[in-house]
Formats: sequence, structure tokens, C-alpha cells
Amino acid sequence: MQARKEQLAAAVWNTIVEKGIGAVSVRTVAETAGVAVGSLRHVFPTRAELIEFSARLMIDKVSDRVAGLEPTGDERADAVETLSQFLPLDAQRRAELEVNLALIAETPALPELRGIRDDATRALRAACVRLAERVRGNTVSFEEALAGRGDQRRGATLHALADGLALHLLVDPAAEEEALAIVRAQIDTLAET
Amino acid sequence: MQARKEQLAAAVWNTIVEKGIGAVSVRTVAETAGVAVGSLRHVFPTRAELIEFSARLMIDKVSDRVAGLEPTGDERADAVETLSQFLPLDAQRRAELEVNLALIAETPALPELRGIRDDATRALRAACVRLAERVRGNTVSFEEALAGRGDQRRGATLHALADGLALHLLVDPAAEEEALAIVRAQIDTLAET
DNA sequence: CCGAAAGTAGCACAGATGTACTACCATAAG
DNA sequence: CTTATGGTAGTACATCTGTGCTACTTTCGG
Repeated sequence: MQARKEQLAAAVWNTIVEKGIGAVSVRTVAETAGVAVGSLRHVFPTRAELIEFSARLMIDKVSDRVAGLEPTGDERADAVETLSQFLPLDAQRRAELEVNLALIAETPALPELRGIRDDATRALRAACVRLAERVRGNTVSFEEALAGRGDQRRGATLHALADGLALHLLVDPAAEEEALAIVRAQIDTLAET
Repeated sequence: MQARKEQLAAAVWNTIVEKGIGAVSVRTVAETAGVAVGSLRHVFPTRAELIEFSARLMIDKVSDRVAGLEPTGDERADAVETLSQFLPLDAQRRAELEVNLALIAETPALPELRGIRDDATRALRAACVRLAERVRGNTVSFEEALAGRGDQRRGATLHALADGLALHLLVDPAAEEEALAIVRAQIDTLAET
């Protein structure tokens, strides 16, 4: 059952990447998954449920990958490695990003997606804040600690930078090296100021 | 003629914002524009042309607004003002961003959009590089000048930051102040290092 | 005035889409 | 063996989609 669901979700992702979110219909998905429409509808009674599940599963996959990273001890390198998980540096991550974008674009039509999108954004934001804290070794000034906004803001900056770079790499994959250099520079700036 | 085209394009934008790109069909657009399908098809013989024109017109509008900004002499404030034009700080700019996102999501289905998207990205990038140059007053080190990458990279950072913040403001419009603070901080960092 | 050109509208068609409904098949509990 | 349960598949239908085609109206140069 769970296997069928994941198989169908994978078909959704493939369709999004190859033909766009507009081509995701019960029929196209059923066909690329190699099952009948009736079977698909037995698992996902409605199109919205199909897309909703696919979206959440994709986000969980990314979360798991990030959670599974093993710290090497070099905090700056670890931070770069973590942020790299959100950049489209290979086919897998590129597909994830495209699916994510398609989901955002589909939100007006499927309001149920809004919650999923918000969860994902919050989780990524929190991860970036933790990254900022770790890299800086908790050297927060008294005033900042009082306001409780020092690492929050640093995390937000990291977060925005990562998402922006991801977007640009999608348009121009050749800028990979530049993007990584920018991430490294930002981490270094964070650590040294 | 040109007026009709712009009227139709506006209808496309409205539909995207309210019901998502998936709801953009010749019929829905014709209806929200208050014209008959046949009339629409007289102006835009095909759905692709309709969307393509709407996309380009929207990008041109943003370009014109940015180009129309008058320098105040305070280069840092001007830079912040320019970057703010790409953040969803009001309904107008929010709509622009949503349309942009929808266009990216639709690219797999309409390859013609790729060129438009690339043009827009390049233009924004170039603007960010110019911003970086101006704020720094051309104080580039010898090595950087040799490599020709100093302000390029700074511009790319600014660009990524702006797009990332825009994305996040779309999800959480309440973070407006934080986003502006981040932009200001980045400009200051650029000017002082 | 008038005829050509351009704009507007409507109809028709083939195909796709979401969904309801029924039928078949497996496995396992009684 | 029987029966119930859950997975699989196929058909049917109303609606929406893009597009081709024809007809009407307006505008305007001669």
C-alpha cells in the first residue's frame, strides 16, 4: 500500500519535471506509473490527495537526507554541505526543486498545499538558524541575545541566499562553482564577524 | 490593438494570482477580460502566444519601474530602493512575483518561456552587479580586477539574496521588516568591506 | 458611398480531464 | 469451502480544453 503510494508519487514527480505541473492528471500519472486509473483512484480518491501526498513525501525525503548528514567536526564545511542539499547540483536535487516550485505555483488552485509549503519553509528556516548558531559558536552579543534576533536574522539571510541561489542554478546550471563560492563566503563572513 | 493585448494580459495575471496557472485557458481568460473566445483568438491565435506575451509584458513593466527610479544621491538608500522593487511589498509586486513563479513552473510545458525567463534573470543580475559597483565606488582590488569577478560575485550574492527574500515574503508577508533589514545589512557590508 | 480590412462573436469538433460506478481477482478468516 | 476484504481494472459521463471555421459588425481610405 505504502509502496504503491510512493510509486505513484514518483510518477507525479517525473511528470512535473518532464511536462510541468499542468500535465499532472490522473491519467498521465497512472500511465507513467504503469497502473490503471481505477487503481490509482483506489489509493488516491481525488487528484488533490495525490498531489498533496506527493508533495509531502518529497519534502520528507529532503528532510531525511539532511538529517542523515554526519558532522565531520569542521563546522564551516558541514554548514556548506548542509546548504548544498538544497541547491540543484545533481538531477535528484534539481527535480526536487522543480517539484517544489511547481507546488508553489499550484497553491492558488489547491489551498491544501499551503500548509505543506509553510511547513517546509519553516523547517528549512530553522535548519539555517541552527547552522548560523553552530558556525558562530554562540558568540552572540548581549543586546542581540536580549532581542533574541541575532542568529534568527543570520539564519534568515542564509535561508534566503540558499533559496535564491537554488533558483538561479535552475536557470543557469553552469554557475555551480560560483554558487558554492558564495555560500562559502557567506559562512566565513558569519563565522568571523 | 496594443490596448486589447494588454487588457488580455492583465486578465491572464489576474487568473494566475487567483486560481493558479492551471486555470489559465483561452476561455477563462476571455471571460475575465469580458471578450469572446473568438476575439481573443483573433489577437492571440494560440494559447502559447497569449501566455508568452503576458509574461514578457509583465517583465517589461518591472523593468520600466526600476529604470524610472530617480537617484537621490544616497547610493546605499538607492540600492535598497532598487532591490525593494523585486520584493512582494504590495499587492502589485506580489502579483508580479506570483506570475513569475507560475511562468517558471510552466516552462516544461511551454519551452518558449525559457528565453523570456533567461532574459529576465540576466537583466536582474546585471542590475545587481551595477548596484554592487556603484555602492562600492569601484574600489576593486588588483587581483579581483584581474579575475574580473569581484563585483560579479557581489552582484550575484545580492541577486540571490533578493530572489530568496522575495520567495520567503510570499510565504510569510509579515517578515517584511526583517527582509528590508537584511537587504540593508547586505548593502552596508558590501560598502564597507 | 462603398468596398476592403480589421475586429468581434459564435459554433463545432476532437480530445483530455475528474470522477462515479461496476466487475474481477487475490488472500485470509470463519 | 464460503465469505468478506482490499487491491486492480475497465467503462461511462458530464465538463472543459485548444483550435478551426464561418458570419456579422465596425472603421476608414478612395
